[in-house]
Order: sequence, then structure tokens, then C-alpha cells
Amino acid sequence: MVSAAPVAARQAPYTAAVTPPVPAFPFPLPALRAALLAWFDRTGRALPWRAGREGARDPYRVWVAEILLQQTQVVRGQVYYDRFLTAFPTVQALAAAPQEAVLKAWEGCGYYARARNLHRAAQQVARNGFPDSYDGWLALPGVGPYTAAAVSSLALNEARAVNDGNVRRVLARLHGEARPSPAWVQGRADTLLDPQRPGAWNEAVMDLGATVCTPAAPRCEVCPLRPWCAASASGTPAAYPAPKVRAPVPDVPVVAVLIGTPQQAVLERRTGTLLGGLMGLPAEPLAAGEVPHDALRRLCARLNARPGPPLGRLTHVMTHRRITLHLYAGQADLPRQTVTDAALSRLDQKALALAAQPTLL
DNA sequence: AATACGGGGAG
DNA sequence: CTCCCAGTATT
Repeated sequence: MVSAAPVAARQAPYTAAVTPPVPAFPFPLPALRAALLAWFDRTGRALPWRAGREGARDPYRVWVAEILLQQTQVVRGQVYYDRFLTAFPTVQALAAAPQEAVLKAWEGCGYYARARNLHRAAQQVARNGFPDSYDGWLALPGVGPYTAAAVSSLALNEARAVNDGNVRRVLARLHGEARPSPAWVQGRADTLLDPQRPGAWNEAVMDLGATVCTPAAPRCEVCPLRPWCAASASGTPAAYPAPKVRAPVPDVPVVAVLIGTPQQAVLERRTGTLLGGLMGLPAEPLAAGEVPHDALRRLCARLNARPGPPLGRLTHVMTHRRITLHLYAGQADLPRQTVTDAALSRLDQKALALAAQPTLL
């Protein structure tokens, strides 16, 4: 029912400081804004990072929360938020901490580049002070268009519209758009944003998406935007937006070795983008057609260790990998670490738990 | 425009 | 099982 707004030719996606031209806007903007903000003022969630005056929140707390909440549901982010703020109450404390301590606080939360970038950015902020604009925030590592809009609207009262999964779904349904492009969503969000209360508006749209305009079974009966919603009128609101096509998840066999005990073990620091910076049991992916025991010999040769008996097998699903880990014992005269002191991925936590329960399987 | 990047909740 | 989550960096 609604045609996509034309995108300005040279405008970079995501950075839409300028609203793309919108043809005849289909809603009465003041009434729609008033309806959603009234709903938000009545039923908005009381979350720990929402303390402080509207539009003048503590930038450090807002920032940490927004990084933690990237691709992470609020209930889970809240646990890590409390843990992280206790460990690093100020940006100075975060900047002064070693990376291992930061990753330990992030342990199990996933997407560990968030923690590495946040730590690096904190060192810039401790030196230069907090950015005073959307563009300043955007320049920090780990801060993209979403986070820059969130922090600048919530802490600086800057009129910037966030574009996250909630906003995408709410606007796709409101307009009846099945395949909203990022630029389309940003344009609509910019138009809708209440410039008088940008922070509250952003939180209101996200709250609506999280609690009412949910992916599978939206509760249109209680939605303050129902009078204007094309998807609700269609009778099948859950059909908007259409599901994203996802690449199949490959199966990746891996061999790992436990040298020592599940409590005191030889650990390696992972490098690269996958689990980079975390510690873990020495491990190697199997080559094509290789059997686990041959990979174990290769791994042990690298470590100068002697291969031992199998301890078990486990599977671990990540977003884009399904790992089958074959765990063996090994012997070597190498320094061990107390595993509870190290920052480990869930995969390594599972492997150590498996080794501690050798009767299973 | 596609892909890599964790882990878990909800249906 | 599938789909999604207060996204970002890299290609």
C-alpha cells in the first residue's frame, strides 16, 4: 500500500541525518506521537539504565547498556549490565582495567568484539572526554548508527532516530511494508521521531516492539498505534516484515585437549575474530576427511604433548557454526591455569563440564 | 549488499 | 526445529 521513499542518490545508508523526501505522509503526526508517548509514559519499562532526567542521562551508563543490548535481549543484557557496572563503575575504571578483566565480565555474553571495542573506546573517552554529539559518538570503535543515535538522544537530547530490530518491525507493520530496507526504515524513523522528546520517543518505539508489537504474536488489541497500522488492518500483522533469508549453518568438527584437570588446565588465548581474546582449551578444526584422532595427533605435536584417551564429545551451536567438539586428555609439562579465573566461551565451559562428568556418553 | 560475529529466549 | 534479539565491522 505504501511505496518506498526514493533514497537520495549519494546519501550513504544509515547516516541519514537528512530525512529522505517522504510522499504524502499517511498519518496525523501529532496524534500518533501523542498516542505512543502517552502509552510510554504510562507503561514504559523501568530499566536500570533509564535513571536520570529525560534527555540528560549518564552517558557512560547509557553507552554500556546500548553496547550490551546489541543483538541481546533486555532480560539477558540486564544481568550483564549489573555485573559490568559493578566491576567498572566509571569510564576511568574501565579504561584502566586490563582487557582480560573486561572479557571476564563479558564472559558468556557473546559477540566479544563489543567488549574489546568498548574497552578501547573507554581509553579514548578517558583521555578526551565524552563525545558531545552524534558524530562524535559515531567515531568511537563499536559505536554505529544505532548506538550513536541512542546515546545522543538519551544523554544529549539530540534529535536522532534509532533504527534497530524493534523499530524495523514496528515501522514495517505501521506502513505495511514487507521488505523494509535499512534506508527505508531510517527515513521513516527520522520522520516519525518526536523532536521535542527524542530520547523518550526512541525508547517508546523500542518498548512497543519488545512488549506489544512482538515478532510472532503481536498484541494489537492493546497497541496505541493500532488506529494507523496497515499490518493490523490486514489481519495478518505477523507477516510483516517478511522473514530474512538465512544462510545454512555448516557443521564444524573440532578436536580439543584437556591437559591437567577441569579445574587447573592448560589454556590458550584465542586470536582472531572468533572468540578473540578469550582463553580456551587448545583446539584445532579437523581437516576435510580427517578423523578426530589424527587431528589430536596434529594438535599434540604443536603443543609438544602426548595424546591421551577420549573424554567425550559435545555439540555447540553458534549463529553461523554448529561445532562438534571431540575432547581428549593429554599429558605435557606445561603451565596450568585456574579455569575460573579465565574468561571462557560457553563452548569451553561445556567442554570442561564434560570432562568433569566422565561417566556420561 | 553480504557476511562474520555468540548465545539464548520463545513458539 | 525456526526466527529473532536496543548491531557493528569488514569485505
